[in-house]
Amino acid sequence: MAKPPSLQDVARTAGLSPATVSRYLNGSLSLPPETAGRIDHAIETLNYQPNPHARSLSRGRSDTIGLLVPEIDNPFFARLAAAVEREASAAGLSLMLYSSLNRKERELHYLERLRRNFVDGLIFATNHVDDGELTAAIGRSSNVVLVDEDIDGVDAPKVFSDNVAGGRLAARNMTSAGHRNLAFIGGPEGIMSSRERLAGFREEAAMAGAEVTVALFGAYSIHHGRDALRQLLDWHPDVTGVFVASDELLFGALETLRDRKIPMGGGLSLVTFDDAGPLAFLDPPVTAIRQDVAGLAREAVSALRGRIAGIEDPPVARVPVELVERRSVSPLV
Amino acid sequence: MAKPPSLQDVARTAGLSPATVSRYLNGSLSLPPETAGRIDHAIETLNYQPNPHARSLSRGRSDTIGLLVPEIDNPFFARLAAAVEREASAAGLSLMLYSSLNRKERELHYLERLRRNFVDGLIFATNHVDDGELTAAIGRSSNVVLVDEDIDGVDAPKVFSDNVAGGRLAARNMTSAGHRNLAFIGGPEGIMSSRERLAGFREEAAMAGAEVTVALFGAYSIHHGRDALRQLLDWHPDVTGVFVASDELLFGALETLRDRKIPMGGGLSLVTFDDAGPLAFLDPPVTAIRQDVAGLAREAVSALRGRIAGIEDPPVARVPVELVERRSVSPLV
DNA sequence: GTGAAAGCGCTAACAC
DNA sequence: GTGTTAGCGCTTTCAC
Repeated sequence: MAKPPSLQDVARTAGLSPATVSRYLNGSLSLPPETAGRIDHAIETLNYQPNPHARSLSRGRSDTIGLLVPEIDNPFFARLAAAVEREASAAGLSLMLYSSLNRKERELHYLERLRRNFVDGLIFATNHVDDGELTAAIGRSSNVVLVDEDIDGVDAPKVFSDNVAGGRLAARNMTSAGHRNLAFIGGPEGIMSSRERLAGFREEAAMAGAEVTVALFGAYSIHHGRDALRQLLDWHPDVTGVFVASDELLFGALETLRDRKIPMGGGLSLVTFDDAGPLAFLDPPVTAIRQDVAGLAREAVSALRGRIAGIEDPPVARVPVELVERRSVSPLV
Repeated sequence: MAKPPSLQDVARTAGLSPATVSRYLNGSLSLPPETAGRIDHAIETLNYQPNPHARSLSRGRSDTIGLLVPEIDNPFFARLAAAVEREASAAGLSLMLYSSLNRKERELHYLERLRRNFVDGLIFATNHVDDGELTAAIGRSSNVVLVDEDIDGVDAPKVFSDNVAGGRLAARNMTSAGHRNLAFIGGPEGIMSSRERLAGFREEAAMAGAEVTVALFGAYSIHHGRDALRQLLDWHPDVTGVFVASDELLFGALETLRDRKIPMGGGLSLVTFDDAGPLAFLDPPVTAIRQDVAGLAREAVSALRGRIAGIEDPPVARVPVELVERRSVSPLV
């Protein structure tokens, strides 16, 4: 591997100074066609590519942003990563992918990279409750945007799904099918998404004269989904419709249904949240509140770019969700 | 935001030269405890963090590797990304995530970044047939490792699942349940994974006196899965077991089964490949050949690190696959 | 319109 | 053990 050509080399073979070539390349200069041609030609023949590290060092930024998620192999975050990469790439930014495994030390670690300009900004998704340390660390960094889940007290642009509206849509779908005795299986109690999804669900249910009898909080996990539904069936056998606050929870719930030989839909009506998994292929296909992951990514990248450019964005963007009606809610006769 | 402290600052407040501090930080030096203490203290009080770009520029490498996949929001690649990130992070490497959308220009683009030392190495997954341009580009770069799918003629370390063994496992599972008339629904015909999975399937079937009557190639897509199974049912109604070469294809096939009201298992026995989706939650749960994604990632990162360090690895690593038996294959009586 | 020169923050000879 | 010096390859004043 020969040493790659530098700007110097290009300048030399074009008979110009590095400075001129640099400016030309960065568009901060319009050269006479003849000169420009010489440069282009030199670049071509040398097969020149700028060295991004030198560039970053010199400019103090890297045109690279980071995305920090709890775990990439969770269909929702996988889709988020894909969408963020797409947006970033379209904006000329590269994406560093970090996974925190929901552990605070790792989150703090990655915030440090931001502080050192390793990345120009960080899109931050977490879903555990914070004891304040994270809030403080984020406070110290500018150029962070929170996505998907809030952290109390953080002063940064935030991009969330409209969870309340999602809860409402779920409730409306069930109540209009005649369900009156409803339940909610959610994520951690302290967390925004759980709270808001339940709030919307409850409000809208009440408006239709229905009631949310039980709310079971826990981890956003298959495990909790399974156990919560078991508990629900044991203790509240008269519930006919349940709103499950994530795909993970749904899969757990499905296990319980299968164990008890209760058919989804006919036996118990279900609506889930996320719609990141292959819900259309389940039997019956599962009605879901679909998060607009592309929209979240778009807003998040745009907010981050604004932040990097020093523009003040509106503090919180809410991205609409959508009801995808399939066949897991049966009319109650 | 005040300007962050530099190595210079640390050196100054510790009463040393930058060089000494640098060496100390890089472990290429053991200092008398007193001196070391002064440095540590200075770092502490200044809250110093090294600037990675300066470091990269100076050292000519960035301790960052790239992962290029067709699409991140495909459960298999999402899991691969997660596992690669984990391995990289454990080895002190950061991960840049690129998605090619299976488009050659994008793949070439990212190879350029490698050439320019933006990343020290690249783990490359693609699944389209190459016209030679890619082969050439990869040939020009060292520090590429191919994962998951081969590109003909590329000279680079390669890490693949043991597709042939996977095909065999699928065949054995079906033949021992009594199936004799089998079919294969695969990905693109020209591609290694398709070829090998079919080859193993066919060989092992033959050994049990069964026959693979049909092999339907196409994209690794839901669409192809759906259409292929339709075609299969129309033209070869006597087939009783089909081996579907990816989860995507499976989901397509499930659509067709549902349309035709054919129960999976009882009506038609199915085995799939990948096991990256929530197959355990389908009804019935689907038997699959499971790729060891963590193993693929481990081998790939290790091969890449070896390559970066100038060590010659064995050219091709094969990662074992595993049969996960569920209930989509019924005994044929 | 173009060039010279001084950095960006770090590492790596080479000295002592 | 520690300091001096010279880059790494680019951008960016400041001149002309």
